[in-house]
Amino acid sequence: MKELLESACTLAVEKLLRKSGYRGDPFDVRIETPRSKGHGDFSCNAAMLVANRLKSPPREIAEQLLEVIGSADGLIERSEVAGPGFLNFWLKGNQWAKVLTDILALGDSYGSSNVGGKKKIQVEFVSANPTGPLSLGHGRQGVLGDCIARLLQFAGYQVTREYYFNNGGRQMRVLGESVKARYLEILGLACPPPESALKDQDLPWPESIDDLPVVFPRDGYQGNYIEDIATTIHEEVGEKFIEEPGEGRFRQIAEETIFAGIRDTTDSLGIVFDVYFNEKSLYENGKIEETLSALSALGLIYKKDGATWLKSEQFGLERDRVVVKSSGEPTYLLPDIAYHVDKLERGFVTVIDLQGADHIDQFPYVKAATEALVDGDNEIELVLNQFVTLRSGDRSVKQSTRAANFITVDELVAEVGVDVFRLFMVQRKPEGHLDFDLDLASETDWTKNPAYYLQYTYARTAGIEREAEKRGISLSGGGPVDLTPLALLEEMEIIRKLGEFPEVALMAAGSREPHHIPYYLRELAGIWNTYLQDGKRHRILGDDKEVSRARVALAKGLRTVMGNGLSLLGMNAPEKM
RNA sequence: GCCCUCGUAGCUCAGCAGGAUAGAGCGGCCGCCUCCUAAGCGGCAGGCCAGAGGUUCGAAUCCUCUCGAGGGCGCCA
Repeated sequence: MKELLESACTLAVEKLLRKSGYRGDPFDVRIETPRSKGHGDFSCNAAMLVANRLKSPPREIAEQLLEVIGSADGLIERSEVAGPGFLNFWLKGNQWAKVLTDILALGDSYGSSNVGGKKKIQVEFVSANPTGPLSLGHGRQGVLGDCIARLLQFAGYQVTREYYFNNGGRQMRVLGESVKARYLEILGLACPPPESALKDQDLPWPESIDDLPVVFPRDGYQGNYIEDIATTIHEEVGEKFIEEPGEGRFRQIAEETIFAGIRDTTDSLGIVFDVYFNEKSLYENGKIEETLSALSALGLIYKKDGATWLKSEQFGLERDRVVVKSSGEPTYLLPDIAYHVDKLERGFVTVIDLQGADHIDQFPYVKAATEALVDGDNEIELVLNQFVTLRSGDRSVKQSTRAANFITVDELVAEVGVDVFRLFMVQRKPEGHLDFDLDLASETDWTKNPAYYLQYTYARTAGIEREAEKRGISLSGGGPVDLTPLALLEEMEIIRKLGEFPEVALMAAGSREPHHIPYYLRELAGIWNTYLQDGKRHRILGDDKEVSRARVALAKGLRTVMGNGLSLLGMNAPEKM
């Protein structure tokens, strides 16, 4: 409907321009929904845009435009020129009925589209290495990535959710050694390092205490989960592993345990990955070598100080970077490039990487090198997400994996529930900091909690529909519902809001910004609850059967949109609360 | 020093392909259930949109600079 109006306005503008002999670029005429109700259902800024070109006052042009547009094939009830030259339009009532009819007919798929044309798109996120349980930063990224994936699916893309990990290298060795150290400590064969030395890098690291060696590595993993794993191993094998090297069974068991834990966590969040991509496979199938020689063939590689460098300055980037260390071992950069080449070769039109702010620096290098290697118009995109702080009262605690006090996703989900967790993690724009308000999230007075507010609105409406059934007011059967009784201003406003949903969903998908969805839903719920509350003026289930049926249809429309929105967020939509 | 992100109500944040009186939640104050879910609704208070310039019919939104917060600038990942 908005599209119809837009094309009517565009046509009118073109007509005026032609008359004046203008031959330049077309203007981007835009229809928007005005903030204020007094400004009609839709408004258009065309007259102001063109005024400069036509050298006449905008209001005058606006008048001329309105004459050309007329009723736009019976779409428009009334129109006016307002303010500096806005065109304001009021639509005919039956136009709104059409919107509602659409919603009821489409149900779950209302708001979805096929702009993606079933093209393949990939979202890579979380991608935490199995060195510890997921932190809140990972949790945020998990929810964000999953919501972006849901939005893209809704927009008609064929989406792959992917998790990239690296279970080799130094960090995994340190992990194994950390577990072994704790194991030896349990057996009384080693002494734990002093707290003070763990906290302060400048303090000396003791080799032994009370004749017991300190085995725990200086940069070891300090979390409690390490001791848990060591305890389990001890319970199962007793002293048998004393001679076992840290990077052997210890490393392996730790990795398996931790990875299983990570999968449990993502499962509990309702996130399902299609692909787990192991960095190691790039070594095994020769992709690393291939990538290196391909870069070399393009003259992008040189040797210096015994290392192999990427000429990234050629891409206009800050500096050149090492891809193979003098030890012969690749840096993270090379496999990362190889990985992205592999992604593009798998035929995705767009590859979206979610990355924490601490990885921002590397992305341009990976992108530039990969695009140099792969022809085609497919794209690599970055969605940056900043850190999470957990706030309670006046205390704000920054969450980092290093710190001993860091809270895991599992712990927070246990505290507030999945739905609240998901909403809170997704309701800020990705690139902004996120202050997780623990007090509000775990609010026992649920009236204050925004997650429950949305769900309650859904449940409340479902309840009304149940009551309608009970009273014999049914939408099914009895032919199409006559919607003409919906004539109140509030009702038009609700339908107009419902009509915005497809646009909001599309915009959120296109900008990779899921947070628009909760804001939209909150607004929708707001006007709907206001409507429901004023039961003295308009009850849904009243004496007039025809009016009641129409209003139940409105309720169902509301619940459909609310449900579709919640589903985009991966939240439950309860029928009862 | 250089780069990225962010500065909007007491707090946490929307709004930023420029648009008509700047929004929401939480917190504060005042009201509203013989009525389909009050897990709700209405109202009040609270703002030089960090600051200064510029671009134009029009700027919270675009450009430049300053200040402030966070992150990054390894042959770590």
